Amino acid sequence: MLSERRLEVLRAIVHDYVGTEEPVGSKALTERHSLGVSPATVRNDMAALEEEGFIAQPHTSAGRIPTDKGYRLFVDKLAGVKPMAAPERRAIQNFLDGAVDLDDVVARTVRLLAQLTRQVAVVQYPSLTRSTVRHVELLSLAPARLMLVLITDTGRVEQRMIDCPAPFGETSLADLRARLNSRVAGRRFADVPQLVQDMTESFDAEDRGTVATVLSTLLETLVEETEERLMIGGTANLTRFGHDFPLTIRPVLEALEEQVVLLKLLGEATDSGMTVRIGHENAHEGLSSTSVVSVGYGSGSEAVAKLGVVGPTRMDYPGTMGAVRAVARYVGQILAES
Amino acid sequence: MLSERRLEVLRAIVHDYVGTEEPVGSKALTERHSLGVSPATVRNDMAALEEEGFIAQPHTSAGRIPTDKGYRLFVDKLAGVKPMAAPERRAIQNFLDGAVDLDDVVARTVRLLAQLTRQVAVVQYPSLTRSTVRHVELLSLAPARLMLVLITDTGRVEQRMIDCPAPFGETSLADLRARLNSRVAGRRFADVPQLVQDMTESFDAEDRGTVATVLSTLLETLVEETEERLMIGGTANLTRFGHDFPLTIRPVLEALEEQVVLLKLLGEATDSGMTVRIGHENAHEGLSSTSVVSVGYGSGSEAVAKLGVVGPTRMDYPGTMGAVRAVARYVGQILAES
DNA sequence: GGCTGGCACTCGCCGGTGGGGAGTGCCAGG
DNA sequence: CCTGGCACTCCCCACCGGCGAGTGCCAGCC
Repeated sequence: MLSERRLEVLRAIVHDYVGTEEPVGSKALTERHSLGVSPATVRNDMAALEEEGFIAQPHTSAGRIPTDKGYRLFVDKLAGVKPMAAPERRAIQNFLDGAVDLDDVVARTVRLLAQLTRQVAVVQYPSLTRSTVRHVELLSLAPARLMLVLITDTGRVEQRMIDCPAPFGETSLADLRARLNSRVAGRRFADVPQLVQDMTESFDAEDRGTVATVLSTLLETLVEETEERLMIGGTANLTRFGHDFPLTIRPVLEALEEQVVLLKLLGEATDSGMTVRIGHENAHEGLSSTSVVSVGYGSGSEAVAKLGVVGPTRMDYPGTMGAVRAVARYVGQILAES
Repeated sequence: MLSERRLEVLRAIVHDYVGTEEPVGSKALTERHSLGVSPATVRNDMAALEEEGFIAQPHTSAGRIPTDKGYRLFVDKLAGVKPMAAPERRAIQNFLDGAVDLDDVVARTVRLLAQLTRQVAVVQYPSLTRSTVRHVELLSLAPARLMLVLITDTGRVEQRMIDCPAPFGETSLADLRARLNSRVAGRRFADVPQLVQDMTESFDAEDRGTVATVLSTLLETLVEETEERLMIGGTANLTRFGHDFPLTIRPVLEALEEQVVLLKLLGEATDSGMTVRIGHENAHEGLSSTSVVSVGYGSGSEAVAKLGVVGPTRMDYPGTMGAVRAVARYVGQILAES
């Protein structure tokens, strides 16, 4: 087991390395932190920490840098979440309050997170399956062509074009629209499949084909792949790191462009509470030298989606976690209001 | 005036430099292109081209690279637009045909353009002001709270929350909805302000406040800033260039994050036909070593928005222009269908 | 037993140096 | 006006050696 002081040494190493981006040596450590022991003692502690795999040396006769395992210990045991200062909290609220619709909320959130953390921000749109149906609209564009519009309580709006197998009259349309809404409005999206299951039967034979098409289109919107959307921002912050980063930045940018990868990444995080994935803990190879801090957000107690940041493993964890948590909280509030 | 051969030399320099990313010398030029003259002659031509500002040397005793002015001449006089090959055109169409809604069309277009050109792609959403109103929907969320949903012929859907000054009954709502639609449906967005100008008056006194609020919200959606949206992608392609690029890539990423900058950039381009802005021709400083190739697209003959790519000035202009034009054409078709 | 100062050693970083090569400008001749 | 020849310029790169930060180990001390 690691002694109290050795943990303190690890904390100091993480702190200094995050600040300077340079391997930290025993002498510098004792100068910057009052550990109450000499460099020689710290050297022994460092040797022990290295033995256990918490820190490593880039080369012999260089200082130490934390390993993924070291950061993990730091995050789990040594670091708290640094709460945001009051003026910053006010700034967040003011900025988000100006949003005009959901796209705007998400866009502003991304900008905000990126700016606060100086890292890459990722914000998922509220999941349809975890939202409630506010309204279903059906519009006739042409005799045999409809547009389906879904509106959720979280402000999301989805639209689909529908080609009907047969012309569909205006009265039938109004009828279908009314019946659909009376069944699903105010209900959870996840429940929609059961709620509309037997709807087709109650229509005239000539309209059944169209009704069935509409219903299947409705259900298709819930398919995983199209259901989840997200927005990212702050990629310029990637350039703040590593002088060597042509090699570093590229796979990260590539991973960020793959929405599928990001969705999986966020999906892996626990549903409630904050999740921190460090370096190789991320399944995706391009992200093996980055950490992902994510948390769910929602209008009520339940999370409707997630947001987070992607940054170098060498990041300010307490500060980042504080910012992510604070932003998630305010976004939740904004959504509840709208 | 530049002789025919000197133009040919410039073309060869651009061609080789784009391919190799290295300054090109007289000897290498004569070896790779059959100019029919000796290196010494080419040297004279190069000196003349340099005198006129079309090419430059990074250092004395190095090869030449084209200047912005050189690329300009190349694009205007020496290069055509390279049409896409048939299989590629089919691939474009197939890929775009799978889109399920406007967001999807735009997202797919961005991916496609980025992949085809191996550069950063920018796609603007169809402008509201240049679209036609398909439908206006008003939903009651609470006694004094409405949701306004606008649907355009280009598939764009905008929503706004409205807090009414007074409760608004269901019959009044249906009335307003019907009257609004009969006035604006099928009309151009740009004309909406006049079309609804005097609508308030025809309502009962108690409802006028709410009607006015609804109308002003409707008009606000047409304000420039929120009216235009865009999506970018392919930023990972930036890493393909310049070994020196921590300095190069950063301002570009920063510029790309500023939607305002990009919108202005696209806005400056001519409305019809393809626009190429080379290096310093771009007003924004961060983009002074990039070129922007953009073109309008639309469902009919008129452009409803623009799309394009951002890449290093040292890019394959004919190929890029071909890809941009082809994609714009197909996107227009897709929009016309929906 | 744990902490400390001392010491020899390692190794990356940095600035200086020198040869090689690609490219140039100029000139005289065809 | 084109061409071959020639002297010159500089960038690139590989090599080298000193410096310094940092380490591991050891003997001594509390």
